[in-house]
Amino acid sequence: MPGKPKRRRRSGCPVSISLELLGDRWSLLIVRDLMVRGLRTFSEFQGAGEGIATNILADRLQKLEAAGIISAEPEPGDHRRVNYRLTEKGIDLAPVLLELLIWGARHEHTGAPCDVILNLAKNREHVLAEVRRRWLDRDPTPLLPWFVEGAKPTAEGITASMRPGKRQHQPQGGR
Amino acid sequence: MPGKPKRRRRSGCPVSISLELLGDRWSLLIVRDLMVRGLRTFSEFQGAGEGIATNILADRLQKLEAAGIISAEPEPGDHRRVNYRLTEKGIDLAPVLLELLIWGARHEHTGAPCDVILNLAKNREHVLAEVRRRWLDRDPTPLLPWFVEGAKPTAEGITASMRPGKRQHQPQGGR
DNA sequence: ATATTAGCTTGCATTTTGCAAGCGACCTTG
DNA sequence: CAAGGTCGCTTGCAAAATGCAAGCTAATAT
Repeated sequence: MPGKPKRRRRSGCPVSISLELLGDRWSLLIVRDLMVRGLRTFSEFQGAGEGIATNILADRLQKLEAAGIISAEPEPGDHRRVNYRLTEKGIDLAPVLLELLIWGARHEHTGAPCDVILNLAKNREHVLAEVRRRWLDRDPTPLLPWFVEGAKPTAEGITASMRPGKRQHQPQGGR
Repeated sequence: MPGKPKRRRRSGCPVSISLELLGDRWSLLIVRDLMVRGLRTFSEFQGAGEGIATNILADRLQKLEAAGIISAEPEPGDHRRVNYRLTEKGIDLAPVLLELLIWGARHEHTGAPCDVILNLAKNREHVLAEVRRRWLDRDPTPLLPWFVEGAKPTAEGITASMRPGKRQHQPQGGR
């Protein structure tokens, strides 16, 4: 049940429409942070990551909410904070992000170790199931390591959570 | 073998790096046109589609080529024409586009009929195999219908090429 | 030779982005 | 309860990207 059309669309092609919502350099990064890094608040997005400007961040959060991809509600105990969360529509972006991740890791120099990516690519279904499970459970433990350039070649977060065990937390921490 | 870094990257995260290359409203549309619509030349991109401006189109083609996602070579018989083609790196974007397509069709009002999308989502592997086969064979027949807003609810292009015909590889193959 | 086509480039107005600073509501501390 | 810090934004302004129309060059068609 999509909202009302804000401006005229370029075409009826679903790819084009998706790109009108998400086709910029920041929106999907915010979704990623919500999805696999357990970030929730404005200042977390701002600080931990690629250094988005606050006005852009505010704008993107607004647009993502307007598009029904995220929801915003004030933290119960502390009314300064706003907790952002993916909607179902938002969590459904997991396959898109996963494929972008795999593609980038395969074809560019990234901070992601090869074995991690191979595991991801081999276990897509399982990874996606884990992402969704964490979303349902509101489990904020980071699923993926931070992939800093020059990270260790060993997998931490992923392989663990991909192994068909039950649930494991990966105290990735640190930024 | 990625090229030399043009500007400093925001982070080592593969998603972020992918978005630096593809995170705009046009790049992936060009890739889509090459991948499933059989378009090859500048004027085809310009005319058939969402109405990209010529300067932007020229710029994107240049950047996509610089990124190794497409290649350009003059048409043998007619030296005015330039034939663009996806590289292997480019065709590897198929899963990204497919997931974007499925997501958009599922969550927005698009011109894509539901049954077509269901088929796509159910037969991801087969669709991807077909995309790759067409790329290998340089088969320019459009794989998908145009998805104009208000299109007929029946599938044309897809279902035909998705029906288990002769050869289906499961393009598991590594690299 | 002339006209047409294809693939750009250029100039310029509009929009989006990035950066730094500021601001008000809310908490915490003394 | 006043001072100060935190949080989530706005605002102002410069820089970059985008969109639009026109033009320009080389290659082909007539």
